[in-house]
Amino acid sequence: MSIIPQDFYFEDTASVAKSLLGKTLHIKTTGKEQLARIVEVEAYLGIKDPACHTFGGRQTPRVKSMYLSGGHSYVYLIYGMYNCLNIVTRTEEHPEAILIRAVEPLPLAATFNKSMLVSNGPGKLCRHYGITKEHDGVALWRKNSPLYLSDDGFKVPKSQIAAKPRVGVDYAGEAAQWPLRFYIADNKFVSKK
DNA sequence: AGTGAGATGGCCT
DNA sequence: GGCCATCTCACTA
Repeated sequence: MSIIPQDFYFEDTASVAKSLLGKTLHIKTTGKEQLARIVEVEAYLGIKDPACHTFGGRQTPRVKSMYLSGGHSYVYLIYGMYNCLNIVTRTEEHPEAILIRAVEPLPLAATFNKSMLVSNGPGKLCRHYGITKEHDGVALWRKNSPLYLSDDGFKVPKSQIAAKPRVGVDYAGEAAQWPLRFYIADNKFVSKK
């Protein structure tokens, strides 16, 4: 179980997104530390991506964290009631990020039942783990942060990584078709569609 | 199974 | 004022 260093997040965003699959998220928002494996993500490619909050270089209060260096969190409120957790990538000049769409709670139970589906969606996982704007702009490579990531050696074969269009970005024109949603094929905790 | 609408509020034009 | 990187429940059949 090794913590993921900040420079992991400096590479190109789609590559980092794929590499994040299988990594472990540590959540200490509610006192006790909880673990979850990342199983679904989406890449948002900054200034040139019409689906991204920083499209065209927008610099608004909400997206301030996206202009931090890679490895920080970006948490925002959507639809007035759900928070979404992102991981910022690259540098201050490239405000790009990766949305965490679904995680698998750890340790994995021996038998599966549907009541375990508390984190199969970006809003659901934040609600379940108590992730809010309070956790916006956090350093995800530091063990004393309320959120951080580690690698426990879990491997996801390339052949098991699905790449599909992103969810809920139909307004983005052609970019809505870009295959920037990545997930572990056949994983039970991936969000619907 | 599949569709549709409501909740609910910050953010942006 | 309109739009959301969503989720859930009610309704149809």
